[in-house]
Amino acid sequence: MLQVYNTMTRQKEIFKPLVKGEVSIYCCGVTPYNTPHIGNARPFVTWDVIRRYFNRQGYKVRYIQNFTDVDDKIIAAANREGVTWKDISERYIKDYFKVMNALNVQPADLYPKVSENMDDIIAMIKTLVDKGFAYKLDNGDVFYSVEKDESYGKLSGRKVEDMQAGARVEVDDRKRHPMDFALWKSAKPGEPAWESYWGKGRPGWHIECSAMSLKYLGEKFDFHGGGSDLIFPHHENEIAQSQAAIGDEHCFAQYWVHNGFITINNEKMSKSTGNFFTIADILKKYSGEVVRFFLLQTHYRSPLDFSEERVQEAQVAYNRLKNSYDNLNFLVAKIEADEFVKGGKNPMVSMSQAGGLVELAERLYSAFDDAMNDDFNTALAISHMFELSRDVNSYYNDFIAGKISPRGTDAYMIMRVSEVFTDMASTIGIFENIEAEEVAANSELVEKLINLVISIRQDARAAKNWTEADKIRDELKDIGITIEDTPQGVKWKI
RNA sequence: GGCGACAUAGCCAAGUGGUAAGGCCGAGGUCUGCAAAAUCUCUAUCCCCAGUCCGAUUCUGGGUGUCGCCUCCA
Repeated sequence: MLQVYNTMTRQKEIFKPLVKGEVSIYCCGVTPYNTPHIGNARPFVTWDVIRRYFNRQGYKVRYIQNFTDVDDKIIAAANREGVTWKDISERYIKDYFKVMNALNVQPADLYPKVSENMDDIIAMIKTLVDKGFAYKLDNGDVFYSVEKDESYGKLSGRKVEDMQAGARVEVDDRKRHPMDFALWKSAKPGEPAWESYWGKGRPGWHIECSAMSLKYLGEKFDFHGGGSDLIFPHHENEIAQSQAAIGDEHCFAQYWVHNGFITINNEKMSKSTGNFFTIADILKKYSGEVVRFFLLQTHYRSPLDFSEERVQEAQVAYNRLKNSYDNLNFLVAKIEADEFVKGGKNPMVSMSQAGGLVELAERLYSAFDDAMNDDFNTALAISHMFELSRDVNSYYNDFIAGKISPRGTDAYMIMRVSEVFTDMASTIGIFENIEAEEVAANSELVEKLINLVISIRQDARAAKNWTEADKIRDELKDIGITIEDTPQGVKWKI
């Protein structure tokens, strides 16, 4: 049974989908005015894992993620560079996809944009005005009136009065209440503008997510999420607008899921303070899967401090798991090439080792699910992979040493272990891009050349010419090829 | 000022009312020509004080510290 921490109730709740067997998710996407930093990656990697997990549990998932492509910061960037707002948003949307692809984040089912859903946004604002929840100023600005909304503040747990007291906001005295927020902003010269009931202008921040989530997922949907800085005011305002417009306090998202921040030296990473690392820079040194693994080693709601040392650590840990994954694939390849297995014969071999291993794998497999079911605890889930990894490697070592051979029933057990391990890996989304990369790297020519070099080195070793053998190994290492001497022959990897 | 979160080994990080997963680093052993990889062994009275309980790291209250939101922000 899946339990999810719901920001709305501030506790874990048992997840019950609105429609049996289906899950609908709206995750707040980015405002494309800048290249994404590592902090931006966290919600999307988190949701990617959640989607994968639901998919694996047999749910039909509908996942929507917007681009807020009409925004002050985009306009500012466009003016600075002397290009159009569309040039800016398109450039950074492209950046976004490039980076997410490297992080192995599966694409959303739909990426609605503000600029392409203007009619729905305007219609929603009109409903709010008509119902008396919003008011128009003489200049054409339209504001949402928090005083008309008794339940305003229920997500973030604040009261309108409390916020007034210490608000650092520059109060716009044209507003009826300091907490009122813009639904529509009248156009200023040189800004992109759309026709509306209130004259030319553009939407305020917040309304786009309400309009687009309701449009594409319906009046009620299961999940809505994003970074925890969106709880207030963004998501609070979305709830207010949506429920006021529809007139149902139970409509809109049922579960609110927010990820913790990524910090640098324990301070929040933020574009506005210049305190950030871009994902593109990190990817120059580490693969997307390692960065992803780094993120998932901590529970999504905890803060996560970023540093190169931490990622390096994640790299080492990742390699460990990857090594077991490779070992398992190696064993399976051996099994598949073995006639004994195909015929299902040779049950003579002791099944104790493989039997113990498969038993452990099944136990950890269900522990893995338990961890994921407990508010998507990837950190715990991953620890179970390490536990399996240890025994897999021991088994592999024994095989390499010629002590055992996975034949007969054992063969099927090992294949099952491999299946389990692979499934865990794909649930958290690792060891997927790798293969494509390896295939590309290991072209036939490269493979032949390396085998030639290795065979020369083997001759040197046979002649006990260690100096020569070590020199070859060191130089291959410098090129990025690692050599391992095992009783079963030489293994190499790039 | 209002609201909230967190405090677990050298570092990172799960978790539980009955003395605590996993990873990194470190020490020692096995394997190896030497390595590498792997494996084995070793490393924590869970911020402080009080309370509840047979028993608390886990619950309650207080304290201290760190961080976040209240302004654009994933």
